[in-house]
Amino acid sequence: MSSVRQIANELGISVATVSRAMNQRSGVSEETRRRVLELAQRHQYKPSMGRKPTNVIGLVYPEEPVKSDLGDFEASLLSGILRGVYEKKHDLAFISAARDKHPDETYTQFFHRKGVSAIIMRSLGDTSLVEKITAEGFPVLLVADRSEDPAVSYIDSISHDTSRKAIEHLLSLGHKRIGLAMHNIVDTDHEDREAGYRDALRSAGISVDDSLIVKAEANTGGGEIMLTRLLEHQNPPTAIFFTNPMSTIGALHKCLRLGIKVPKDLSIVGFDDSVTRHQTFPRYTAVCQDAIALGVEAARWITNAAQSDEPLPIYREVRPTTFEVLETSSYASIAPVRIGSDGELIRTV
Amino acid sequence: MSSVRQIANELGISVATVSRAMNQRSGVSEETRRRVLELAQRHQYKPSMGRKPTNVIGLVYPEEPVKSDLGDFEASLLSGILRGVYEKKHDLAFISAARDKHPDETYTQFFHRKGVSAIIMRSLGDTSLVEKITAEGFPVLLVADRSEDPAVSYIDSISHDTSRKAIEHLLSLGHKRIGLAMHNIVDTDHEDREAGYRDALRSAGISVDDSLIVKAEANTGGGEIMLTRLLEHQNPPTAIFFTNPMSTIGALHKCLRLGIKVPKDLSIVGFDDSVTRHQTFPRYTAVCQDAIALGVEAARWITNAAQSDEPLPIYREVRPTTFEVLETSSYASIAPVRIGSDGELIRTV
DNA sequence: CACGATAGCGTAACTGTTACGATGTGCTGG
DNA sequence: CCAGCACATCGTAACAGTTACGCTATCGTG
Repeated sequence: MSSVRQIANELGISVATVSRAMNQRSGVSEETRRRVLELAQRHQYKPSMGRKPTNVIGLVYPEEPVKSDLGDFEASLLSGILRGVYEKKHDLAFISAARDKHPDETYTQFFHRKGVSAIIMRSLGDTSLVEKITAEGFPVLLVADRSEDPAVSYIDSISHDTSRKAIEHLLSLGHKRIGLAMHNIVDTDHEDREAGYRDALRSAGISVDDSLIVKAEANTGGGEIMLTRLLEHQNPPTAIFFTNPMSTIGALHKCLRLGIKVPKDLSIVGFDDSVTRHQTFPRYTAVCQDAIALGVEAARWITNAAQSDEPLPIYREVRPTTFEVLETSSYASIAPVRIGSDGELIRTV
Repeated sequence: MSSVRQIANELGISVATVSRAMNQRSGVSEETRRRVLELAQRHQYKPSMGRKPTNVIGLVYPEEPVKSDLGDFEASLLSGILRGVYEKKHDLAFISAARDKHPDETYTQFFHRKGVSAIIMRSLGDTSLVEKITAEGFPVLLVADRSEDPAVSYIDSISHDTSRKAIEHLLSLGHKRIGLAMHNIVDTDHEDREAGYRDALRSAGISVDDSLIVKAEANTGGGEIMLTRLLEHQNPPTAIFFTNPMSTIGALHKCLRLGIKVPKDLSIVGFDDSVTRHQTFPRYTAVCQDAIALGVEAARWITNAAQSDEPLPIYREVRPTTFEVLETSSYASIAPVRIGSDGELIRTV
């Protein structure tokens, strides 16, 4: 309905200028570029490249394209997305939002320029970008996070109830002092888990001791640090809930190294995105989300959204997590261990 | 140099028919389609879509797009590839070679149709596909494998010398019977490691006992199986070399479970693609390759190849691996452990 | 034999991009 | 003050590939 020539006519300029403005090429004044992009936005302009429709879904990370290494969750999620996308005969392209988007062009224009017809968006804590893109009307699905904005479609796991169940499981085993070891970057997932933790304690009539809540990076080093910090407490916990797989691994590792028997001396409940909980010693009790399934579902919806002509209704799916008891949770120790000032193990009596 | 209209003229047909034949659309006879595709191949036809050059690199897996889950190696490799590709202002798209390639079209035409200007190829054992694509003249780089075909460009890690060094390390600690636990899918990497193993033993005057070489899947389950099988041997090894990170983890896990002290009862040398060796208990001695760096280098070369007009010279880089001694290798046990017929631990005397 | 359905193909109109030239503006040296 | 040059900005026209529509031939079927 809107073509380069139509925009050119309407503005009284040539198609060449319009094309140059669209593609961030030189040879066009800032003034005309702004007018072109503005009108293109009003017309919901969408390049149709000959006529051929493109079948590519974009996968967008907000800031840094990828950090030093894809974590377990990202890898599993990606694996699921790929499966879902292939199933629908689409392809997947990584798009770096921060890298080469021109300030004047809208996100819609940017994605069209990149040749993707819809995107899956990963928000690492900050959902403002996905809200902006949604407002433009470009098909986008937020995955593994939620947004307050009622226009944003998302698919997420909810770990509130399951986290609560995990804490109740520990309470039923006699634990009174339960530590919480979290990621220092706050997204709705981690808020969920903290809320579940607090709710379970409150319902059991136990007041939350904030000195038992620690935060660090979501990797093995962070797990070790958090375990150490909690066990250096004068009145240490007899159980700890780690809200991230990598920190769970780090903590288990540290326990083996220090000679802390899990679960005899200390109970641990972790978090798992795939099957990591079966690959440690001991196999750890965990709140589990299926990152692969999350990716598959996300891909299925976004491919439908990409193919459909009119925008799909808002989609919001919150998938349940599961709680699996394995070998790291048992009765509360009557002689809790703690770590002394020079790193040695102390068994309180 | 060659356009749709030129091909149409040469064959005495219309451009519409040529376009239809190229894009696997209906309305053209098999006969003419074959003639069009054949001529396009002879002319090295390359669609230029307006004029705009595309800046997308394809990442191609041969058969199954991705298995159930990306392994540690794939995730690290991908992470590196993304970094390198972004650095060169390109994007990355996943392409499924098996899915929707028409039998008659060449791979070159297929990739052009997908809008990628060059590809990075992952061969899971079978290099015939990359050889075919190379023969067509399409820019392709094989990553993490090698090919006999002298025309194929590749980047790989070589683990022969380092594997040999690992075995020599074990020999120097007094080990005489050393097991080898391999992946059951044979690629050049695993051949490398086996060759290093054999060479080290031969040089030390020890004949290779084929009953000490076992194979299984490259996951934690496979590691457990291989460990069990080797320790059920009447004359069990005192050390084992695992050629894959996941199977190393599985074996370490199994040892903890069975009560086998590593390295006191059994020495283990593993393999690592990233930093996994630091995330186990004990931290394992390993032959290490840097999968991220491999990906970065691969992406740098292929982006250059994609931008250049004439084909680049054959590129072959073989990156060294490193050997890092951590905590799972020590002197040979004088009382080797083995597993009895009903799964119990036996300490030979 | 008339009729309809279908496969195969061409014409022409459409999409977006870019090489080349035209125009204007500002600056510089004489 | 003016010729001349450099540069920015933009239009013309030719190019790229795709597809809606219509034509023709063939095949079946009543």
